[in-house]
Amino acid sequence: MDEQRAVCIMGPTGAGKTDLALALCECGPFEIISVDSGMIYRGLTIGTAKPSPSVLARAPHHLIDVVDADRSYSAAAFRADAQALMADIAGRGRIPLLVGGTGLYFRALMDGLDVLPAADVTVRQGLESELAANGLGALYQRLREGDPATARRLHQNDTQRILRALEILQITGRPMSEHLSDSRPQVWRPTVAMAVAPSDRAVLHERISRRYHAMLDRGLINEVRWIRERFGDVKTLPGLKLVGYRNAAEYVAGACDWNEMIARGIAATRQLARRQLTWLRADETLTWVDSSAANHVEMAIKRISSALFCD
RNA sequence: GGCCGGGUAGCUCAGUUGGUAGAGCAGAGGAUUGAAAAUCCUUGUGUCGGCAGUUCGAUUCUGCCCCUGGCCA
Repeated sequence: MDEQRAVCIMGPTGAGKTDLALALCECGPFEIISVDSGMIYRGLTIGTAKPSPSVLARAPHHLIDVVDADRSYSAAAFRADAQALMADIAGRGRIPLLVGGTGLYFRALMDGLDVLPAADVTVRQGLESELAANGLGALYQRLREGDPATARRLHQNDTQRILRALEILQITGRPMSEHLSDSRPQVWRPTVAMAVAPSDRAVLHERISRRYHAMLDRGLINEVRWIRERFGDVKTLPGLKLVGYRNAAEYVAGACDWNEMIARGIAATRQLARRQLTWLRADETLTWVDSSAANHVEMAIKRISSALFCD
């Protein structure tokens, strides 16, 4: 069915996904759905390497600039939004092209999510203050008592997941592990799932470094200042956690000097790219494209169109 | 040119009262269920600047040389 036609292009930051996606849009009725946890946010533009207005005008883009930078988004929200968009796009006789580097979002879409409660600000604040008062050890101990299976699965230092598991326990009164065992996520596969990255890591590192300097030239620091003015203490913002902004915010606050900021910013981006590649390697069904090869765009387009139109 | 420091992992440095060495950062690999660009786990052999001497044994002590920082000329 037409409705099920879709293409995914995944890759680490700096791999060249955007170029490939735009070239593909010249060849067929595609609409791009961004799979990027940073580009979701309004106001985070330079640091997320968001496409320029002229690029956005060349092809339909979705899920860019959909929530304010002081609100939080989620994998579940992405899944729901992306599914609705895919149905809509397919309904208009066009083909969804999912492009991005957020592994969790791709997984949420393809492997599905169990039925779990959404995050709850009040519950989370309670857990946060308990964390500050008693330390993580106490919270982990509580998880061992209330949800031993999940406690065994999680590392005792993994603050974020321990808090989430306790949150689920508190909201529903049942352990996360039980919720997982009594729901079965719905699996979905796109027509083509492609991974794009340079085969040579040094090439990726070089691109990351160039991109970071380009962000500085385009006014990353001013963007951080603007975000601070608009939202106050950036520490509480989801956006502050983003790689390009963290180090820049430290610099703006006077916590490090210019060169340190650059070194840390680039290193943090390389680490991000490495983690993104880990998601991709874990999926054995992906078709890999080496974006350091000169003709990789044509090759990729050929493969995608033959899978899409010649079946 | 003289005096005093330094030269140890990709970087910044610690250390061995003589038995061939270890932290942080970087790098690499992995996990990933409503914050994910987050959160977390694993991972350290390097002519210890070079050459010679003393010694059973030198990265450690001695001498010379090379490089480098500071001060004095």
